[in-house]
Amino acid sequence: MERRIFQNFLVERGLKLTKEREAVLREIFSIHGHFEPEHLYLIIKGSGNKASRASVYRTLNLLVESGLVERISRTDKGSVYEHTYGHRHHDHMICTECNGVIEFYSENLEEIQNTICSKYDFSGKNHTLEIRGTCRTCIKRKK
Amino acid sequence: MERRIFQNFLVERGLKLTKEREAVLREIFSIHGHFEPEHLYLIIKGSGNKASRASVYRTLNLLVESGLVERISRTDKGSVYEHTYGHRHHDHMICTECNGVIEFYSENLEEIQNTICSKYDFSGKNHTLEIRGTCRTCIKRKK
DNA sequence: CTGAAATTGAGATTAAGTTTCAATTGAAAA
DNA sequence: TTTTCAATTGAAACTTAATCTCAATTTCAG
Ligand SMILES: [Mn+2]
Ligand SMILES: [Mn+2]
Ligand SMILES: [Zn+2]
Ligand SMILES: [Zn+2]
Repeated sequence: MERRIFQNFLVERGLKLTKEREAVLREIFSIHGHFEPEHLYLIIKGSGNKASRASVYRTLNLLVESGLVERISRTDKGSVYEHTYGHRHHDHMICTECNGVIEFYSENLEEIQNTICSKYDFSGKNHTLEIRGTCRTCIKRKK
Repeated sequence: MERRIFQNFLVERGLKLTKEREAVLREIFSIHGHFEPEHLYLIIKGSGNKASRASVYRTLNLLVESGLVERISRTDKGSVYEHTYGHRHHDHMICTECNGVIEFYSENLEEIQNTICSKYDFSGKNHTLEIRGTCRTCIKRKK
């Protein structure tokens, strides 16, 4: 299904669904969870397929534009992505002790954001909420 | 006041409040709104004071650690900062058409976040909420 | 087929941010 | 004041994620 969507997206822009782009798409949707571009590149290299680092980055940008994938954070060590198609939207809590990530969703939160957008006549397309702090496990460990 | 706070922060870590660090601190708190490191460096260079690019970056990191300043976003073209001391916490809506920024605050939003943190036994220290979309002006212009 | 347009990959390039290190400064102690 | 030593500075080198270049290759509509 994501293949179909990407296909349509590409055709609309006069682009082609090449072997390399397919390989990137397939690997991304076989990964459970978050990933970094370099990691993705190595996985693809390890599998039977192929796609250069340049193609991986280029395809990643296209996938973000198509809405199938999101860049959920940028650190000094690079970006982190996840595929969004097939997943319910969610936000992240990040433990600054262990770098663990907790995903969460709150209908309430989403509604309030809509209210805020209306208030400012702002047409919100998407958002990122990142809560940084200490996770349960790390709190216990430090005690 | 922010000078005093920074001073204390530095002393606690066995660091010194030098002329360069003072210059950076002063300029940051004289800027109304968001700024980028390079811009800050040029302003300082332009004023009577001095501080190398390296010192600007180093001081910026210290200020973030001290809690007086926050890095509110990282784009492919670098980071954006703002001083938080003396300002009420707020979040941002960013127009992807004109790159304009709308600041907003919602008590409701903050409360819900606290609730979510409790639910996961997560000790939240700070957060960043960025809503991307199209602002009022750009919506009109496009019609 | 054919040909125009898109794509690829290896390597060069970019640029924000960090690190290096010799020279300088700050300030506590003598 | 003078001593002393850790902290600081700046210029330039370095790091590295991400983008760009461009000749060679692939795609696909006609
Ligand atoms: Mn996630
Ligand atoms: Mn702001
Ligand atoms: Zn943790
Ligand atoms: Zn706008």
